[in-house]
Amino acid sequence: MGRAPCCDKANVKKGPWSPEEDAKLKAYIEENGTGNNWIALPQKIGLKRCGKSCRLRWLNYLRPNIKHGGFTEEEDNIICSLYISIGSRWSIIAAQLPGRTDNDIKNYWNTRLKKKLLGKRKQTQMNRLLLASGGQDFKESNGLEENSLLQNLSNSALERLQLHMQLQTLQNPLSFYNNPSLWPKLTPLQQKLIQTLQANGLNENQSPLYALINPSENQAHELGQKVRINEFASTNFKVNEVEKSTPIDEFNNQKNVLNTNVGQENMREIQTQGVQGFTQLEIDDLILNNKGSIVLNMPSGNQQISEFDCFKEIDDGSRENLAWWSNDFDTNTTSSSNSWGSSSNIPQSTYEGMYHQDYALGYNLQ
DNA sequence: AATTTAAGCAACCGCCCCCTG
DNA sequence: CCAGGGGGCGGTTGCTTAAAT
Repeated sequence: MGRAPCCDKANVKKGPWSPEEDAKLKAYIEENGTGNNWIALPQKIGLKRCGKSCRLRWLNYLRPNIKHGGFTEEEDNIICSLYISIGSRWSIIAAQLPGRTDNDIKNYWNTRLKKKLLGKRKQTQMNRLLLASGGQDFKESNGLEENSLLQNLSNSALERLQLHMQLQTLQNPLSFYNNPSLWPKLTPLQQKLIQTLQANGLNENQSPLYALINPSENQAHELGQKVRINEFASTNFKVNEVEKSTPIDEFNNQKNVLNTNVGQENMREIQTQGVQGFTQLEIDDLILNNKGSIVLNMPSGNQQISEFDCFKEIDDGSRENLAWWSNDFDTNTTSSSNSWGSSSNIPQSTYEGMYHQDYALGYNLQ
C-alpha cells in the first residue's frame, strides 16, 4: 500500500507550461499569494495541474527576480566550493546565490560546470585513481565488488574528492599529487632492483623478478583489484592496503599470485638460475616482502596507513576536511537528502565550521 | 540536405521531513 | 504520542535544440 497521490493523476496536465497557464498562475499568486496550500491552488485558479507542478513552476520561473543563464565566474566559484564542501545540497547552494534556483544550479552543474572543471586530460588521470581505488569504472571492467580502497565513499563523495584533488593540482603544482618526493619510498631492495635494471640497460619488463613488484596492465587485470591498487601505489600514491589475510592465507595467496603473475616458467627461472646481482636471500626477501600481492611500499604491519592518511598531505592542516568525503558524512549527518535546512538537526557550529572550511579556499576556476 | 549524436534544460517522480489535528 | 498529508528536495527523465558526420 503506497500513500495516496497528492492529486488526481489522470486529470492533471503534464509537460511544458503554456503562456496562458503561466499567466493564470502568476496573476493569482501575485494577488493572493499561495495560501500556504499548493495542492488546493490549481483548483482555485482552474488549472489542470498538480499542486507540486504549480509550486515548481512558480519557484523556478514565475516568481520575481529569477535569473536564468549567464552564470558569472564568481558564481561558478561559489557553486564549486560549496559543492565540494556539502555535495549536492542544491537548495543550500542556491540560497547563497540570489536569483538562482536550485534546479538551475543543478542543471548548470551537471551539464557545464563539472566539465569545465574536469578537463579531458585531468579526467583521465583521475580515472586512474578511481580505477586503482576500486571506483565504479574498475568495478565494471572486472566485475569485482569487494576490497575497494574507497568503497566507503559514495559516488557523490568520490566526485567531490576528485574535484578537490583536481583543484588542488591546478592551484598548487607542488602538492602531494604533483610532487614525487612526497610519494612513498621504495624499500632498499626494491631500489636496488630498479637500479640494477637501469645499470644494465634493461627494460623493466625484461626481468621476471621485476614483474613481482610491478605487474603489467593485463597481469594486474588477471590478478584483480588488489594488485591493481598496489600497482598504482607503487607509482603514484600512497594507498591503503587492507590486510585481512592470515599469514597462511598470505602464503597461499602469494603462491597463487606468483603462479598467475610470473608464471611457473619464470618462477623456475628465478629459483634455479637466480637473478644477476642478487643473492638468493635477496630474491627471497623481495618475493616474501612483496607477498605476492605486490605490496611495494607496505610490505606489512607498520607501514600501512589508514584510509584517509593517504590524503593527509593534500594540504597540511586540512585533514579534517577529508571527513566530509566519507560515507559517514553522507549517512550519519543526513538521514535524508534534505536535512540541511534551517531546521537541520546538525549543530549550527558544526554546519558553520564545515561550511567555512572549504568555502574559504576560494577556488579559482579560470 | 539528411541523419545521428550530444548538450541543455524544464519538468516529473518519489522519498522524507515536519507540521497539524 | 501518532498518523496523515503538504512541502521541499535531489535524482532522473525525456523533449528540444545544436553540432557533428
